[in-house]
Amino acid sequence: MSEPRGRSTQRHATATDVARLAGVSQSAVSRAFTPGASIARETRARVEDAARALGYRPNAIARSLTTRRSRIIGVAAAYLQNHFYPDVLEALSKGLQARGYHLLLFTPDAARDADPLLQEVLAWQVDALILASTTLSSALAGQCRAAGIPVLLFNRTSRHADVSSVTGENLRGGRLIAEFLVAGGHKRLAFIAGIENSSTSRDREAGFTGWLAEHGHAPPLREVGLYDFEAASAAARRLLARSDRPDAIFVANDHMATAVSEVARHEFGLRIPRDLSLVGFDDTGPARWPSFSLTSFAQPLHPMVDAAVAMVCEMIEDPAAPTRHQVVPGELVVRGSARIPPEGCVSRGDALVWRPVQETVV
Amino acid sequence: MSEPRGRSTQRHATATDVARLAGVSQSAVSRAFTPGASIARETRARVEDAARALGYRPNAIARSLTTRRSRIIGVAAAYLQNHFYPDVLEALSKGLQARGYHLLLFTPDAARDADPLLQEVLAWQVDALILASTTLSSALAGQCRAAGIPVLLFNRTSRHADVSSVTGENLRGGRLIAEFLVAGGHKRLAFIAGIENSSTSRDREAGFTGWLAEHGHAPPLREVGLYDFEAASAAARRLLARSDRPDAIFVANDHMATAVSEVARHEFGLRIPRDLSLVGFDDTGPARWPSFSLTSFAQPLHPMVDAAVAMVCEMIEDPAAPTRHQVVPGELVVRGSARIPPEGCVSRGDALVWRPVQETVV
DNA sequence: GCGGGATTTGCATGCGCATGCAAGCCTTCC
DNA sequence: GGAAGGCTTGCATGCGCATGCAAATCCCGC
Repeated sequence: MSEPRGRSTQRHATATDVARLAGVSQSAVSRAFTPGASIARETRARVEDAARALGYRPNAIARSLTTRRSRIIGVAAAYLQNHFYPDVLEALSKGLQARGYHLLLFTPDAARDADPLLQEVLAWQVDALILASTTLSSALAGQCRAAGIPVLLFNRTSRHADVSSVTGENLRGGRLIAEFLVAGGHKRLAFIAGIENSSTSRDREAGFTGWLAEHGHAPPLREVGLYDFEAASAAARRLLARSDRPDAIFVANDHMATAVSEVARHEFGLRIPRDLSLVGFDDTGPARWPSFSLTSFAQPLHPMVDAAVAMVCEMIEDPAAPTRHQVVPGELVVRGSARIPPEGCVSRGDALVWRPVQETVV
Repeated sequence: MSEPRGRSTQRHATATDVARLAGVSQSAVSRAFTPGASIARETRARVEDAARALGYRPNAIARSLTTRRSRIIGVAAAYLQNHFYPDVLEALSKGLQARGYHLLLFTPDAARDADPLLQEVLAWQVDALILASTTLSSALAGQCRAAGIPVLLFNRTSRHADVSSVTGENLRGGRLIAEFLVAGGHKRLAFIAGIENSSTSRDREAGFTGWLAEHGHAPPLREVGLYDFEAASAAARRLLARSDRPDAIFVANDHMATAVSEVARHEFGLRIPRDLSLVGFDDTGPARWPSFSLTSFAQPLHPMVDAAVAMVCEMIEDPAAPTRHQVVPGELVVRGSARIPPEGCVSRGDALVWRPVQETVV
């Protein structure tokens, strides 16, 4: 190879080495690598040559120490089994990479408390924290605020603390789904919740049951699926084994909805949507495949991620900015997993969506 | 809240602040947070009290600067749509978190060159680099070696450079699948490749076609699916539209195999496995769901990740260690997507696996 | 009661870089 | 020709922590 050096840890070249070779001061080297710094064109070229010759790259750690900005953003993501989150992660990573940030990933155990892990991430002086599928303890929120670290909840909100968030239209989605299922003539509705104390599940449920109550319908049956494939399967079994089996189930996300679909068809021999209507939430991954063809309220990935990236960057610029709760609009994408009401669906682009007559803004 | 401080960037407490409050030197504070350092029990307690009072946490960036170990591991992962990788990512993250490392994630564009991004990650003085779905340019491999940074390829190997790797049994898997399909009486085989220059796809194909050739069978039809859902769908359409439609397809991974399954059943109205047998690779995610019930060569996630974690840690300990190519054994899990040969399958645990009579070790 | 070893502590320094400041240089204009 | 002003440059310093070394303290046995 072209690297005939000694066997192991070759000391990395430092700015001082480059300076020596280029015949300039270390400051000049620093300036050569700092966009906008005051340096003559010719000097910069000389430094760049020397840097290339030595294979020099500025040490991001040392730089962070002096600039006090790490350009690292801590991201917590759990439930990567749910296809929504890998997509989010990839989009977030690309969006932030494009702006010169990198992601320090951590994956809290669903079971265990995330706080100790978060602490480790804070030790890295992250410029911001994005929590994609974890709730934030109010203690930690306080710490972050005290330390001036912006925190953004993605697809979650927190009632404890005053923390910014980006979410889809959970409440409205739940309402629309109720309306849609009732319009489809279903009589025995059921809801499968995600994790009880997650804001997404609560809001979706609140929208769903709220609309039903307001319109004089019986409250739906209810089971808990914990946003987990197996748990959702079990929840489906309980529901479908009942003598008063529901004729429509709203499942709090698509990941669980696929599980329910599998159980309904392959264990109970039901036909969808003839025997059972199914509606999910997220409109992501396998839900779109023909095998599932899931009717689902869409959480538009890229708008949500773009919003998150923009908000995080703003918050880093101005840590004193007020908290914001951005809600990214979505729509109920109608496919084949639920009976389609005789009217009320309109085609938008290549998809069919549920278009309520007139809804009150929530 | 309990943090009545001023509005924004509260300067973080430093070791010196803690030292002052605790009435000791800054070194003592440092030692209190360094496991194994020489410090009296009582002093440590005093420091810890002061630290707690000030909300002090050692600054990981400053620590890294002096220790020259960042305890950060760069991880490149693309193709997160393929369910295998989120699972890998989560397991890797947990495994390394448990050992005190954190992951700096970066997501190279499949299209674009990963090198510039890798450079940025190297600037972070990562202790090691794990490439989960990206190939490494030999230039970069040289740089890493020169810098003494261990590199581990996960589910890839590289012919260019002498870089350690962890993979499944790609070659053997391909051979077993050939044998399995032939034993099932199939006559017109096809292979759908992933990305042409990825070692996984090449090895799987080499095993497949190698076995066929050795046993006097015609070479399979061949299409390319680029490890992409849409591209694999298109490849399937091309294959299935032929007048000499294949009666069995080996698809280079499960992600693509689900696409093929969808196309075959929902666009061509084929019944699986009666009209078409399908075998995938990875044994992950939706492949196991009843809707797909994919026969697939398993790449055991946790053994692979555990091996990767162990290898990375070793390499960090001893950068001069020789490169290793660890191959984690798997097995062909037999489900319903391919015709089952009259004999040769044995049940292992709750699964059925293909048990070749006697194979030569490859 | 005292010396010697073990333990604990503080001092000083450096990790690699960014940056305020002042000195140096060149251009320009009267 | 000289001075003012703009552009570059180097010097010195500090970011927050770890650590070698020497000083200080403690404990123990004789």
